[in-house]
Amino acid sequence: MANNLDGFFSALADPTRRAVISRLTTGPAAVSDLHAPHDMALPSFLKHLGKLESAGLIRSEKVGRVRMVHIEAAPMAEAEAWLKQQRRLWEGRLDRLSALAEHIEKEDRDG
Amino acid sequence: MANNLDGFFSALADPTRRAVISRLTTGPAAVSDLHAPHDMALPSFLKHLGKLESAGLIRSEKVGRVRMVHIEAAPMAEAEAWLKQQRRLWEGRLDRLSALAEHIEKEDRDG
DNA sequence: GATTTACTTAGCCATATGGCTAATAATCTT
DNA sequence: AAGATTATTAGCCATATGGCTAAGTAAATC
Repeated sequence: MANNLDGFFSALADPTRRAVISRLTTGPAAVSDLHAPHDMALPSFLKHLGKLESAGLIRSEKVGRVRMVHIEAAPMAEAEAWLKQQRRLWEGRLDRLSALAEHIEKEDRDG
Repeated sequence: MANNLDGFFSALADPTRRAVISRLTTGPAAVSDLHAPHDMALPSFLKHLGKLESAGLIRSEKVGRVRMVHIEAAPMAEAEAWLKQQRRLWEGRLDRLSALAEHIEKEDRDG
């Protein structure tokens, strides 16, 4: 179970690429459609798609002269899981600290 | 409500920095302690801390000649929320597709 | 079959990133 | 006060990143 968190996070560390992901949550689209809203030359935009694809966040197939792109869910879930776990650990520590604080408070109160 | 997702995600797009975050979920630590497990010169490591701090993921204060570092939760939650929402949208679409599929299936069955 | 459409490839450029060493500063410790 | 610790700053270097133009390929369309 290699973790591709490097690729996942760096792929999402760009507004153009996050916009593409957002767009793709509403359904697959052709490269030119994805490109349209972005004020950027097509080759530049293709690099972004390339990065998303090599991070495993999207996939694409060529249909005639058009390349259709769709989102891939699993990697998003993996990144989300990492964040969730870190937060859980952090909150767990807070809970223990808070329990400790209560314990100390109780000791102070009861002697 | 500016979103610092760029900074957040690119800060997490590095194993050294993710390791620091993981370590900090167990509690605050001095710079030299955080540095110890990493086979890297201290100035290089400091750049990583700097990036985490400017992304808002950690904070630090100097106590004597030691700098104590602790994690900051809110930004992690923000990044996690973004991922969660994208996944929710994506899954929502799948649900609608699946509902449509059922509808069509029903039509086929019932004429 | 010529033209348009939709990418694709090649290559250039500026800046950012992630590493290093060496020198400096500030604070303990002896 | 001297020395050891713990950063910090300055500056160098190689590679990665994100943008561009120009030229090429492959599939529709006229």
